[in-house]
Amino acid sequence: MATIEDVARNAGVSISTVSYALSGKRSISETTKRRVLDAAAELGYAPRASAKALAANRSDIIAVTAPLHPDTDPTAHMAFAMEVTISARGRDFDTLLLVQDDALAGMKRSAASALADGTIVLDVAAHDARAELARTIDHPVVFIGVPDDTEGLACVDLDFEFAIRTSIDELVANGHRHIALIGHHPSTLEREANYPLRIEREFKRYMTELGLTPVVAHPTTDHDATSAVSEIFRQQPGTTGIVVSTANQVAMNLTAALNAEGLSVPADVSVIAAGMTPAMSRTPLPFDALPLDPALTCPVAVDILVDLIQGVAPAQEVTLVPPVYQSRGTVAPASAPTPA
Amino acid sequence: MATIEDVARNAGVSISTVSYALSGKRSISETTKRRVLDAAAELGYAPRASAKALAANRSDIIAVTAPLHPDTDPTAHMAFAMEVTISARGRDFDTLLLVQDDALAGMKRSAASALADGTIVLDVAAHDARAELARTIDHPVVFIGVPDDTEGLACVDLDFEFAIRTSIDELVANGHRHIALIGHHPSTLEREANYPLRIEREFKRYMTELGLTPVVAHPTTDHDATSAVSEIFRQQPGTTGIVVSTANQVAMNLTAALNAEGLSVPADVSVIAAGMTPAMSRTPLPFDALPLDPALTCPVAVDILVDLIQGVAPAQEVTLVPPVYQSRGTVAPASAPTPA
DNA sequence: TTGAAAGCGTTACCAT
DNA sequence: ATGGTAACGCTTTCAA
Repeated sequence: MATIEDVARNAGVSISTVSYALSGKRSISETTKRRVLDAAAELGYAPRASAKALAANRSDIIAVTAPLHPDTDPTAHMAFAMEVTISARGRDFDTLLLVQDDALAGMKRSAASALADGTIVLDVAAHDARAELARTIDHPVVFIGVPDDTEGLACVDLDFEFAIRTSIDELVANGHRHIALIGHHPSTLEREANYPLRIEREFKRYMTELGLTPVVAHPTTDHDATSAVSEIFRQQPGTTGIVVSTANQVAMNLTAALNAEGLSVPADVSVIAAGMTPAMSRTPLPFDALPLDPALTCPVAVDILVDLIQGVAPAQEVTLVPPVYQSRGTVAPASAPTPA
Repeated sequence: MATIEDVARNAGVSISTVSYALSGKRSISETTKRRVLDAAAELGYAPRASAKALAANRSDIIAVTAPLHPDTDPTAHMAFAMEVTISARGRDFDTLLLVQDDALAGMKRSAASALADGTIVLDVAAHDARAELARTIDHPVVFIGVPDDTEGLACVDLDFEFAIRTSIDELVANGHRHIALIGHHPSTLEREANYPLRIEREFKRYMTELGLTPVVAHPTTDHDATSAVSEIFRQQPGTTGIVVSTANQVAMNLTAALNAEGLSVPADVSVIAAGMTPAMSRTPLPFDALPLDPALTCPVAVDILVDLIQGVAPAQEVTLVPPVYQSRGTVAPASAPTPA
């Protein structure tokens, strides 16, 4: 392997000239620059990462921690890991993957040994041990997801409130006034970060603000929408609009559950999915959606992390990214004006 | 950050003693060892990864390249990346993720800069640029999947031939003699590594060896089993056993396609999935299966790579890992003895 | 059983 | 605009 010394000798210049010619950190005359670049190319020179990291005190690596416990959908988290990796490369960083039980220990380890310059935290839980850790170590960390206590943390998440409001607005604009929300299965609320709560809260608040009745139903299992659908129509028989923000499995059979009630989408009921994570697979949710797209949040998180690494403090603790409306034809005008 | 010098001073020993006490690479008296360990613990000392890597000429990082082009299922490849990461940690290596177009360039880069000590290649294509690259660089590489030309390469894959034979054996043991294979969509054969070919070849060979007629059908789309099913019964009306090894989407609606023909599983037809990759999601294929489980191949690949990194004599070119039979009740005895 | 010191290959400071 | 060189923090050889 060629070293910088080989390049220097070959180009007839000093080592520091080579370093500067390649990094561009100080001006070098065109002629010597050419000589250096040619010599480097000829020798197939690439700076040794470890030497560079030691001298510069920077590894140009960011760590990504994803616990991947049994009850979360690994495909979703890996989609984020992928997207972080792609964004990181755009900023000239490589990505170290820390999974499973190594998510916490690995974060400690990679920070303590300066293996990584910073860490992106995925699959954030309400009370996340990595939040505590992030506060105690001198190491930039950005959370994708918002834990209960964000004190001193940098977090990026979808603007779920915006997603909810936009969903309602869209339904209202189409003449719907009897609108219901299918939320998460109750057990999700305990472990997961606080977004399910934020969603329900905003749904109730905004519906009320609009003078509409907020109907909320929760599925009784984590894979079936039937119970939530009947609950909705028990509470509000004339429902014509549904905002769904729940487990993917539940949403996937929502259309079937509605059909079973003799209702079709969108002729009888309009449906919008808000703040749901599209699986990585090529079968996205079959609804109009304001999805939590990793391609939206990850670049933002990486940008903030890189700023942090470079000593730039983030503007705020929590950065919310607005979702983009995706139309798939499941919203139609309300057929008849429904009395309030 | 505490350095080795701090620990040495604190323990009242030399730097080299600290290094050896922590690495165990030479015998240290119990008492000094204790002093060193205590001092290290007290200072929260962790060796700086870059310094260690520079001095030892080893980063303890392995790279994982997964191209993730549009026509492959990313969930599957990310499942492998995860499993590689877990296996690597078991051998005290961290994992660098290289995705998308960076899969080839990144492999070059991480090898040239000694960022990683070795590379695991995922999603191997028949003619894979990374195979050429692996031969030209002085850097250990292990492929998970088998490209056309394995000359000088180390590859790990499922023993698809074994999977096929075992599937047939299982069906035959249950009295089935009219057995068909649903293979991959023709277009898959071009891009993908050679396993679809190996599967069909072995199916034909082994069926013939057993004196049975090998019936093979290919789906005409990459998401529907209907065409393959009708093709099978056109060729062999009395088919009672199906070995399926095709795109997951196709397999997922195989039961429905059979039902549409008035056939139920396993009453009328027994089904075994051979060499298919279960998605990471919690909805596995609903068939008896001999799956390509990442948890089977990845540890083997990592072991080989680590051996290669440590200079152990290179392994055989292709290592085949036998799948494990998973019963899900889709194989039943043939109801009536079917004449050959 | 332990210590001293020579690298490892960069970066970046101090000169010129 | 360029060069010399200390420093980064470790591993490992050579000595004792």
